Amino acid sequence: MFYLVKVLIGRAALSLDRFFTYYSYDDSYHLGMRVLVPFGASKNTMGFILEEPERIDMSLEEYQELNDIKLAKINKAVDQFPLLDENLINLAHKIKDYYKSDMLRVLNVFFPPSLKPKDSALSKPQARFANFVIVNKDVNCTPNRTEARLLDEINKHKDGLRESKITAKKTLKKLLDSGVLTVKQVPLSRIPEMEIAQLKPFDLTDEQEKAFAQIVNSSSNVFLLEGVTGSGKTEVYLRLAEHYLKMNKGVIILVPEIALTDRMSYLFSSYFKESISILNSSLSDARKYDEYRKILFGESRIVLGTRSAIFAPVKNLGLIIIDEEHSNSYKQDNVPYYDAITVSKMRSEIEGAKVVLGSATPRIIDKVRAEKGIYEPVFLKKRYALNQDKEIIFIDMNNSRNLNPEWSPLFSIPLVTAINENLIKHQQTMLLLNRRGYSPVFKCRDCGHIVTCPNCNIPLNYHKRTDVLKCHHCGYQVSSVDYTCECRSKEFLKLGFGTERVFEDLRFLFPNAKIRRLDSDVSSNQVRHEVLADFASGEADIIIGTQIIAKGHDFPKVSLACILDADASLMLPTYMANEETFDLISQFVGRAGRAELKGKILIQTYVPDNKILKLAASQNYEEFYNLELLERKKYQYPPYTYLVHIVVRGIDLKRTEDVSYILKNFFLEKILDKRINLYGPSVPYIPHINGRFYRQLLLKYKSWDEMSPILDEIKTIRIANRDVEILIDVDPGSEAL
DNA sequence: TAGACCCAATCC
DNA sequence: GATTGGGTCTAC
Repeated sequence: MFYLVKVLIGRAALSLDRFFTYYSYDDSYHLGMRVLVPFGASKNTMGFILEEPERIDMSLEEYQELNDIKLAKINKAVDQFPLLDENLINLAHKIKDYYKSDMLRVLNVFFPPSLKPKDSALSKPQARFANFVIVNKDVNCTPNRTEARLLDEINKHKDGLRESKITAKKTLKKLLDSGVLTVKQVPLSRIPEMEIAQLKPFDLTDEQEKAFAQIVNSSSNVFLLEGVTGSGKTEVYLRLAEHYLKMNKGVIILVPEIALTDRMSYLFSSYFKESISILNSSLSDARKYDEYRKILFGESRIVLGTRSAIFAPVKNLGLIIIDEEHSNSYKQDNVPYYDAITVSKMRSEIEGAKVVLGSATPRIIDKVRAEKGIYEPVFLKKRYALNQDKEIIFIDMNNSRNLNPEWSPLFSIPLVTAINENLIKHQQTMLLLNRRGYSPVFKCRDCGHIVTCPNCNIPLNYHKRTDVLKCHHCGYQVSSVDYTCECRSKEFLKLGFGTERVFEDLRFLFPNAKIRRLDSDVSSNQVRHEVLADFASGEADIIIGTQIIAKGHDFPKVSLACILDADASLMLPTYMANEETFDLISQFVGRAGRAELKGKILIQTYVPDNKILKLAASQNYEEFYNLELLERKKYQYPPYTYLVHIVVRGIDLKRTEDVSYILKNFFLEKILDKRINLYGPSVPYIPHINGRFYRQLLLKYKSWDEMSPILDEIKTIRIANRDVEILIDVDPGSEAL
């Protein structure tokens, strides 16, 4: 008798995307565990058990002879407990099937770094243990004076006293030997103790109460909670979470950005006594591991995090909340290219959890689904927290009367006047410029050469504070101090404007104002937090930032919001450019005039008559939605057709091009009688990143049942062309196109 | 002629 | 992905 154990090998290779079968004489191996197995020439390779081992009632020799195979023995388990249950393994299979990824890369996004199924994960932080001494209540003894003192001391601590803290070693040893005391290994947590805020009761408005009741009583599983800004979606989230926690179920809450986890966790911890696990990429590996462990063992039932928190191993999942569901950050832009909203629906199918997608301006595709009845629509239409009295002014940047040639071209006269007036009134101003760095172009003064990235061949951005030239695509950077042009010149012109430069100009124009800057170059989480806190408290007068400042934050003292270059995202080469622009601008506009102050919005643009900008500025989602749907229909974009973006990437340009044509011919043959259109291959916006050449193809399809099997067949092409990567991005986000 | 280098094949 | 083994190249 023995067990057949199927193992997924922890090495990312196409030919290994299947099970390898090992044997074991004992039944200590189970589904969801990591194991070490001999594989090829290496004798301890990490692998994963994704199916419950099968018991075989014959001898191993008999079995091997019968099936003409030779099996190797499993070495040992890495964990004593399974990391995944059947539900999560089913989820992994669904993701693999839909996003056409290999299993290993799917599992990679499920785990914190220390638990990823690869050998190197073993050297990453694991649990830290310490010995704690506890009193054995059922052992009788008559302690002497020193012994009694020690016992008292230990009894003061609910979970025992740390062995290393005990100085009376002799007494300790005696009591341990007599069995009065025992040593217990306890995992130490690296999660900082959260300040428990005062628990607040919360009252819902009638409308919020109705929305809550609709969701819990409905037989549907997916809801689109469409609530205008200020209608109080968060109160509904809290009430829902409370409801499912009371039913002894777990809750996952997703937010678009790390910066928003703090705010949301503060909110949740002020309503719920129990511990909340935070998951986002800014945490240390050790902290991620501890949080994961806490969730896995059911010690925390509320998980709050960014995109990948959707994979948290929450027990008995009852509710998934996705806040600001229109945010593009829910789509991962590398393998396996998953969309957390799609994944949440898969989890819901498997585990029966309710999914609540919340937004004031839902993604077009989700609004359509709600209208079709695929999601159940829930509305919050009343604003109760906001003063919506706003004045919106478009500034035509073509008009020279608006400009002062002595200032930078991003500062129009009306803008500077408005900021000055606001400073005098001691009210706060926000400025949005979606471009970080000092200047996006660094140009030789003598020969006119523009300094470009050696890997990507796109202009390098100049960053003044650190004095480096940075590639915003591959991360390449060089010091600009000793940079010499090919023509031997050391003189460069800094063209164009990023947030860093605007910050400098602001200091020049408003020398007495307190100005802060926030973008992803503001390195540490700590500093970002400080900048936000500084501004929220009214300490700073002006904040300049990228889209980070547009999302979700509540700054009650802001009365002026300015968009320096509103057209920037309209020009992006993606069918979602309008949607992205609308989201960014309408979100940002919502930042001004949130409390008792009247809001003023300035929008600097070269296309002041642009409809998208107008609708975004007036936060007219309904009209934008209808207008955009017409566009999408006209050009056959989602939701009228669906997209698959295929990226071909290789070191060798010729081979990359060749493979892109192999794919073209493959598709042309396959799609003949199907409702599928092929575009490309084409040269992408940035054709060369980090030393690799890129080509792309786009497929538009009507039926996934027609599309899916064709994509599955690409595996053969991948295997035959291993020197070139073929990346399949199903439902690509705006970043990809 | 040893060792450096590259490529294809294989892994239970 | 890691390792191996065989073939070819190359420097002394």
